[in-house]
Order: sequence, then structure tokens, then C-alpha cells
Amino acid sequence: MATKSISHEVDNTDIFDLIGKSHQIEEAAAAMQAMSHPLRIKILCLLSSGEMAVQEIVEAVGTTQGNVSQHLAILKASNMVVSRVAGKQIFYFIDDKRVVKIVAMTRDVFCST
Amino acid sequence: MATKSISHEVDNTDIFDLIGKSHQIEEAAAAMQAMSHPLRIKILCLLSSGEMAVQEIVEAVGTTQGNVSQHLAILKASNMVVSRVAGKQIFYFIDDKRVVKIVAMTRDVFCST
DNA sequence: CGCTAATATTAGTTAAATCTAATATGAAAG
DNA sequence: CTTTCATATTAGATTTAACTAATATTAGCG
Repeated sequence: MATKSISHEVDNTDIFDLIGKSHQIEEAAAAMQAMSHPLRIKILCLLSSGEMAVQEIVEAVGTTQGNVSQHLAILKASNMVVSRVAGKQIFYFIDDKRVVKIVAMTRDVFCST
Repeated sequence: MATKSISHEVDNTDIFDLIGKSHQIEEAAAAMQAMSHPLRIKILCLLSSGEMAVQEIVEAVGTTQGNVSQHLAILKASNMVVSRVAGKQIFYFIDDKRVVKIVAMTRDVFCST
């Protein structure tokens, strides 16, 4: 591990400044993590066409209410969704355009062919 | 699990067909999961400007060789990178345009402001 | 062949994610 | 104020991910 001079000399200033932008990398990793579960991707896809109450989501994705609630909590904690109370129901939706963008990109990349 | 007919009838054909495209969702989740670690995001960013030998990556990201090797194995297992042997060295690079696209999108979304 | 450099692999431990099943909260109805 | 519906929360068990530190593999050099 001695040779410190790499003739290769990677210039990644146009990509990521790995030192200076480590905060953004953490953030990106956290977002990816939040999306790294099939159920959560499904939920985000559903919400990208508009808000939904929890029960609707439960029926759409096919698991238990408690489980959906847990996954919604994860998405909420990572600021990918927000919620709105309406009487007994709670509606979830996407409020961040970046999230919409990521979901659209995901669909684009994985659901093309 | 009894009621097979959901009167709710979510129309998500324009987003994801959650039944039919569950395979793509699994795939997307797996890709997100592969990217859900800061070190792996760093590596992918580095590789998006060209191939690199393991040692170069180790020096660029600042952890142990064994650890980088483990993360590279994860990226390789999820088909996000491939490798090429050149003498004693092994070069890793991105061979899938979709991966390039995802990395670019990630940079775009998280490294703008 | 024996050595070294580059990389991979393994074992062991600790931490985090996930599911299930049960229970709690809280709003609205009556 | 009791019941009910919608949602959240918790506990416990299981699985998966992660790091560290050590060891294995393998190519090339001399």
C-alpha cells in the first residue's frame, strides 16, 4: 500500500467529489435503501399517480395492514412520502419532486423492454 | 386471502402492473439494494468515468482492501459491474447502460443544489 | 522454485431489516 | 360513553448485511 502516486490519476470532479460531497452520497444511499424493498417500490409507484389511503394500499399490494404501516413509516422517515389526515383515514402521497423523478427513472429503466 | 375479487380495482397499467411486472419490481429492488451503501455508490461513481483496478478503488474510497473486495463482489453479483483480468490486476467497470443511467440519475438528483 | 504484489475468501461478531401476531390509539357514530 | 373502523405501534423471532482480521489464491518476477 506504499505507492501513493497513481499514474492513472482519476479526475472525478465532474462526477462526485468524494471527499466534499460525502453528505450527498450518504443521502443517496439512504434513499436507495428506502427503495430497496419490493413492497416499498410498489407503494411509491402507486403513490406516483396520486395520494392513497392506507387501506387502499393494503388492498393493492397484498400484505397485512400492520406490515404496510411499517413500510409507510420507513418511507416517511426517509422523507419519500408525507401524510395527510382526513377523518379516520390517513392519506399518503409524494411531495418531493425528486422522489417522483427517481420513481419515474426506476420505471423507465426496469420496465422498458 | 379468500376474497379474490377486489372491487377497488386499481388501474395502474400506466404505472406498474403490480401483478404482471412483479419480476421487474424485484429486479429494481435488487438494484436499489445493491446501491444502498455509500461505499458502493462511491465505487459506481468512480467506475462511471471508466474502469479501475481494485487497488485504485481502495485508495480512492479509503477503506481496507478486503472490504472493497467484498463490496465489489456484491456489485458484481447484482450485475452492476463486471471485471477484466490484466496480469496481476483486476479491472472493474460498468458494462450495462442502464447502470450508467441510474448512476447519472442519482448524481443528478442528489448532487444538484 | 521461492517471493511478492494484487485480489479474493473465510470466519466470527455485531448490527440492522423484516415478518408475524398481537395490541394500542384515536376519530367518528350512535 | 361504548363501539367500530382505520391506522399505528410493539415485541419477539428470524434473516440478512456489515465490518474486522486473518488467510487463501494466483500471476509474474528473479
